[in-house]
Amino acid sequence: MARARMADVASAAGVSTATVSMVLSGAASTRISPETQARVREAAERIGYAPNSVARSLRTQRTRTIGLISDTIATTPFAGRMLAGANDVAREHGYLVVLVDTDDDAERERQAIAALVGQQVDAMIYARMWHRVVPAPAGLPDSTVFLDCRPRDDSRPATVPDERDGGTAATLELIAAGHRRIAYVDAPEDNEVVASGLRHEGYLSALAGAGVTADPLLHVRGTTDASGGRAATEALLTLPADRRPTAIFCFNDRMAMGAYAAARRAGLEVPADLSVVGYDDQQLVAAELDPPLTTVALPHYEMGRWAMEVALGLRRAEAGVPLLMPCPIIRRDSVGPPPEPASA
Amino acid sequence: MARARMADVASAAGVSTATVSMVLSGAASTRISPETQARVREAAERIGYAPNSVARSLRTQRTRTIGLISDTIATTPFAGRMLAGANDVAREHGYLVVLVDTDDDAERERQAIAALVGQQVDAMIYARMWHRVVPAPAGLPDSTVFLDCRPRDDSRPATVPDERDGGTAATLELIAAGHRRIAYVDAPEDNEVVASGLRHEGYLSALAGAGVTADPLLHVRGTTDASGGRAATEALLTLPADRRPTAIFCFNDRMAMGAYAAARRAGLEVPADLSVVGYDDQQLVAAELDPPLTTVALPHYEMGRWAMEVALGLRRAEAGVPLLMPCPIIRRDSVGPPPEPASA
DNA sequence: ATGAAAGCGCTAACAC
DNA sequence: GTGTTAGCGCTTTCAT
Repeated sequence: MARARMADVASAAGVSTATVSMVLSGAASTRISPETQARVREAAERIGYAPNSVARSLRTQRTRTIGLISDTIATTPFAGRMLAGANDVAREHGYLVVLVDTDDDAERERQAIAALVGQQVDAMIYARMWHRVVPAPAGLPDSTVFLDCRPRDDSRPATVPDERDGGTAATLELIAAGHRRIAYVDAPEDNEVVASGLRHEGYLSALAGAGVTADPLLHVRGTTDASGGRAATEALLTLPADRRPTAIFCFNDRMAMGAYAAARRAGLEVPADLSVVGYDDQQLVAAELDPPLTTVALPHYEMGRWAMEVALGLRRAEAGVPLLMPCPIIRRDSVGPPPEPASA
Repeated sequence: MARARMADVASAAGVSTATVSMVLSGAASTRISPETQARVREAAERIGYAPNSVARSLRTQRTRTIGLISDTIATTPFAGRMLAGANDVAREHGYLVVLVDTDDDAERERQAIAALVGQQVDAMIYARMWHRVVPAPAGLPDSTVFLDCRPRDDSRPATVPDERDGGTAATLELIAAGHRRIAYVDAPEDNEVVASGLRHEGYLSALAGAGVTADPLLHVRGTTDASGGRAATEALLTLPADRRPTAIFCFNDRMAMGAYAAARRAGLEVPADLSVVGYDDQQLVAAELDPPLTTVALPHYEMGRWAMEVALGLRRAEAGVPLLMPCPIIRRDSVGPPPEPASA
C-alpha cells in the first residue's frame, strides 16, 4: 500500500489537512482544542503517518539539510572527528547532513556544489582535510562556512587550528622537561601546507622565549610519513654529540613513528635517550606507539561543531578573521628529561 | 535577487515551461527542434538557471538520494573506504548520499531511519564499521541493503568480508614461508565479533590442509589494540623453545603493532626471528610499521561499491545469501623463513 | 477553534 | 514541435 499522506490522517480524524498540519508541526498550542489534537495524533499513529519532507521543503523553502563538501574527509582516517562534531550539532537541531567528498578534483567539486545548491541545502560547509588557504570556489552560497581551511580573500567565516600556538606548546613541553637542543622535524617545503610554517613559528617563539638560540641544523625536513620522519631523525642522530638534539618535535605523529624507529635502530630508548613530541593526536597511532606518544591534538571535533553552529545560525561569526581553535597538548610517555651528557 | 525558476527561462526563451523542462532534462531528443533547444539552453545559461531538485523530487517521487546509515563509519578511521566506494558509484550515477552516523545508539538510529524515510531517499544502505550479525532495525525500507553486516534473519541483500578465507590466506602465507608453529593472536571472546571465529576457522583449515596439528597453546587472545597484541605475544614468547611459535597471525594490525613491540623487547627481529601477519590493512598503520606489515586487506571499497550498486538497482542481489567479498593478502616485509633452530 | 484554497517549482499527460 | 494543465504533499493565509 502507498504511504499515508496527510489527507489520510485528516479523514481518519475527521478534520482538515490544515488542522493536521498545525497539530503535527507543533504550532497548534492554543489554536486547536486538546481533544482534536489527541484525535489527530492518535489517527496519525494508527495509520503510520510520517510527513513527507520533500513536500514540506518545497512549501517552506527550507530543507533542514546542510551540505558538507570536502576533499576526502569522510573517506580518509585523518579528520573524521570534524564530521562527528558537525553531525552532532546537526542532529541536536533536527538537521541532516548531505556529504560529498570531491577527492580534490575541481570538476567534481563544481558538480557537487551545483547538486547541493539544487537540493536547496539550507547552508553549506566547505571543509578540507588539512588546514589550507584556498581560493573560494565559485557557486558557494553566501551561507557557506569554511572548516579547517580559509578562503584566500577571507570572505567567509572560517575556523582553523591554532597551529602556531600548538607548535609553541609542543616545544614548551620539551623545554619544561629540561631540553635545550630541540629539533623540529618538519614537512617538506610546500606553501599549501600552512601548518608547517605556523608550527615552525611557534617552535621558534618558544625557543626564543626560553632564551635558547635556535640552531638551523636542528630544523630538518622529510616526507610526512614514517619513512620521512625516520630518515630525518637518522640524519639528526648523525650530528656530533654536542650538536645532537636530545628532543625532537615532529610535524606529525606518523613522522614521530619514524623517529621512534630511527631511535631504536640507533640503540636509543624513548624517552630515556631521546624525547619525542608529535602533532595531530592521530587516532590509532599516537596512543598505540611504544611508548605512547606525547602529541598536540588537532581540535577537529570542536571545529566541526563550530562550523555547524555557524551554518545553522546558532552562532554569529564575522567573515575576515578565521577563528583559531586551540590545539591542546596530550601528555603521554615519550617525553622525559634529557640524558646526562656522556662527559658527566 | 531570487533564484531563477523554470518560468523565467521559459519567458526569456519565449517558450513554455514544458519545453524548457524537456530540453533541460534531456528528454527532448527528437521532440523539440534544435533551434528551440539552443535558445532554451542559452537563456538558462544567461540567467543562471539551476533546477530545483526539491520540486522535481516532489513531482517525480524520486529524489536521486541514497541514505547511508551507520554506527560510526564516517567519524572513525576504520572503514572510510566503504564510503569512498559507495560515494563513487553514487556520483557516477548522479546520486547524492545522505549520511548519518548513529554512534550505535538505538534511539538515534530510529530517528535517523525516520528522517531518511521522510526525506524520501530512493534507497538505503545500513552499514556497520565491523562485520556483524545484527537484528534488522524496524522501519528500514524494502530497498535497504546491508553493508559489512548481515541481518540476523538474512532478509535483505548484504555483503561482508570473506573472513574465513582471509584467515586461511594469512596462515598459508606463513606456511609457504616454511613455518609450522604458527600462533593465532585472537580478539577477546565476543559473539558479536564474528570475524574472530571466522578467521580462526580459516587458520585451522589452512593448518589442517598443510598437515600440521594445531596446538591449542598457540591460540591466545588479547584486547584488540597494541597493548593486547603485545601482552598476548609476550605470553607466547614465554613458551619453552620447542613450543614457541616462529610466526604469529594477529587478529588485526594494531595487535600486530603490539606483537612488534613484544618482539623488540624480547630482542627479536621481525621477520628474521619472528614473522608476523596482521589483518585489516589499516591505513596509516600497516604500511608505516617498521618493517612494513604483511596483512590481509578488508575489501571496504569493493563492498561499498557493491552495496551502492545494489541500492541503485544496477545489480541484482538475492536476500538470504550475503555476498562474501574476498580479502586479498597484502605482502610487505614482516614475513620471512623461520629462524634456524638454536640446536642446529 | 477549524476549514477552504492557493501555491511552492517542477514534470508528464494530453491537446493542438 | 510546442503549449495547457493538473497535480506531487504540504503549509499558511484568510474566512468563518
